[in-house]
Amino acid sequence: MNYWLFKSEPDTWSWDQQVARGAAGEEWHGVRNYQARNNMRAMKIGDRGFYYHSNVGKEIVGIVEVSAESAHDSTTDDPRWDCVHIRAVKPFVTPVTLETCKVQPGLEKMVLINNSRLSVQPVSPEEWRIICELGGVDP
DNA sequence: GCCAACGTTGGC
DNA sequence: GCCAACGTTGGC
Repeated sequence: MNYWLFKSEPDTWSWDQQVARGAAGEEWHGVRNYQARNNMRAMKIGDRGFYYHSNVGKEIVGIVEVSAESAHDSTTDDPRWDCVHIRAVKPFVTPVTLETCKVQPGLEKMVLINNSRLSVQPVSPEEWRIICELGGVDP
């Protein structure tokens, strides 16, 4: 099992909208960045990820799960781009802000902090544990 | 709204 | 294959 982080601007697609999709999940379309795409290609069904609200909120608000492995992105004809499907698993009791992550020991190497522009990124098991604890949920 | 950081595009 | 120009992301 690997861990990831998915970014979305809540004005475009929010956690609540993701939750509304239920167990069926939602195609994580729109990624046009090779690194982010490659991360999605490395995902397996059942892998977990954090759901981060960029721009508005700037906080991790919940946990999602990969519900379909990477396949062609239906929003483009360009064969280069594909994406996974994800579904909401559970919300954080306490959202974990970017600000908190920046000062939290153990999170110094987080991609979220060091490469703020990558929209789909890996999370280490240790980072996963720390952030779940801060969020008030079981890892 | 600004702008730094970064990725992509395309001319040469 | 280099690199200047341009576009986008996302924190502030």
